[in-house]
Amino acid sequence: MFTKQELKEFCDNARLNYLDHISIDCVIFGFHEGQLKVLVLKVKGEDAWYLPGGFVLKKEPLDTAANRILKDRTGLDKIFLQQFHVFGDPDRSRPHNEMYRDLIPPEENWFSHRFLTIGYYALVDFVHANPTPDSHSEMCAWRDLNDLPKLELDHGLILKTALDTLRLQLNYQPIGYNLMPKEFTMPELQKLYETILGQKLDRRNFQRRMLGFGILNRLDRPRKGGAHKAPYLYSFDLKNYQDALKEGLKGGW
Amino acid sequence: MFTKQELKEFCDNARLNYLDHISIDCVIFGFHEGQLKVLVLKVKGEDAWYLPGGFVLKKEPLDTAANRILKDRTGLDKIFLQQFHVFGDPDRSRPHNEMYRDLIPPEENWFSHRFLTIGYYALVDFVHANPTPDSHSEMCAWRDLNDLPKLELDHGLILKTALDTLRLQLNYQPIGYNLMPKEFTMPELQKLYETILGQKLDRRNFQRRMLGFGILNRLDRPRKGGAHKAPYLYSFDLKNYQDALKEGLKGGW
DNA sequence: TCAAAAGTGTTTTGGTTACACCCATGC
DNA sequence: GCATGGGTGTAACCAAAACACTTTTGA
Repeated sequence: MFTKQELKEFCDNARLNYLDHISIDCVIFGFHEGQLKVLVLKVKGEDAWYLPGGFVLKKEPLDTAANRILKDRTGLDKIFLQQFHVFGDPDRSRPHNEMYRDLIPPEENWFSHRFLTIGYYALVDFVHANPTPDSHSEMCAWRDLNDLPKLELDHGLILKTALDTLRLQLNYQPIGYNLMPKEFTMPELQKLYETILGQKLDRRNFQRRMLGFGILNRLDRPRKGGAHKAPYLYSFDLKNYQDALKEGLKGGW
Repeated sequence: MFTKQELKEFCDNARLNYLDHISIDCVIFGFHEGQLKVLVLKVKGEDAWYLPGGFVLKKEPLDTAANRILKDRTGLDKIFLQQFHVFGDPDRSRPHNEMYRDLIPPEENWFSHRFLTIGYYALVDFVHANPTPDSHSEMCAWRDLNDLPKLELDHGLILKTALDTLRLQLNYQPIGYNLMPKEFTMPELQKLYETILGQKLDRRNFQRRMLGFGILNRLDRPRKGGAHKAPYLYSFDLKNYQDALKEGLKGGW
């Protein structure tokens, strides 16, 4: 993965610029052709897959670091991105801790210690994202949630936790703005919800409920071209959407 | 706060045993006499108040560290304790970073760097907790949520975030087991909910709802001694309570 | 005997679920 | 013209909200 020389340079550079022992890993969700996708990276020359991740600059806020990582991997900016959990099992990074054991002494090796990683998840526009590998990856690609490669370290757990969080989120926050194109039809939006939840929803009730939130604008044009009756196009009412993000959509008690 | 000698020893010891740049802060909630309480510490000889906190041993899981801190400050163990957010603003620990600037050189000073802190919150039994100060505090005490001293650093924000999380939690998880005594009356439990939520609830609807969860056992004895009609005593049905913790109490969609 | 607290049941209502019919389009 | 997908309305149902009366107890 690294030659000795490359590793030395990387470690020296990292020690200088980044917070020790801390990483950020991002679960980046996209939606395309009725499927929920996750962005994953493949290491050069190995059959090893990871979530996009990175480190935190010494004077950088955590959210800024996560945004930087997201932007580096997708070209996208200013989108829904949220911290959801810290993963800190003492053994979680053991494979990495030992990876370069024989190449350079541990006190010079940036990877020789236990790492904590802060999990972020993001919802992004599949079409406008431009998956870009990082320096030690040969590939950055969307993978279907049902067709994921085995992920290294605890990245499988991180992904699962992100998905659970997203499903919970559905109950009290609007989602979709960053996952859907500017204009979309109600059945398309429904498909997104069904995919995230992994279950079918009633067409009519879904529509009523969504419209009830008041976060959608109906455009008075149908989607042309498809077979069958042309569905209306909608867009999000950004102002109300933002309000709903803050206020929550419903709220027990 | 520290003499030079004490500080040196502390730093050497800390560097040896703990993860750098990481702390844990705990928002420990208790409930007593109809008031929600939070455990806070007062620094020796200063009017400076903090949340209970500590560091993570090099090979210690995060949850274990949080439990250890909780046990050190309260004597309590195995209670509800949950990570809820990481606070990582680059300036959040600045006052501490600079505190000993002139006492020992920064490379020896454990506090000279930016710290990330992982926020945990706990719900504990007020009566059985035994507040115990740590080595640089002169006092560890319950303070009423409405009568809090100003907290140092971002501990005010940490507390507020914990409280928001707790209020959200009420909607989909049972709480109370760790906050209430073994036996309690329905009005007492209701008072807990009202206090956390900061609003009055209807007596009858509250009772119906609580009983509907199936997590309470009515003991066929009333609470004696008080004026007026004697209320029934209840206890939690621990098995069902645990199930409800896992399953959730209700759940949109 | 009366005020204050606690137990219980009923009505109302609003939201969710379930379901049926009509409309538009391409083949 | 018919199969398919999309739009809309309504009845049934359930859970939450609102609300009133009775019981117990100490002062």
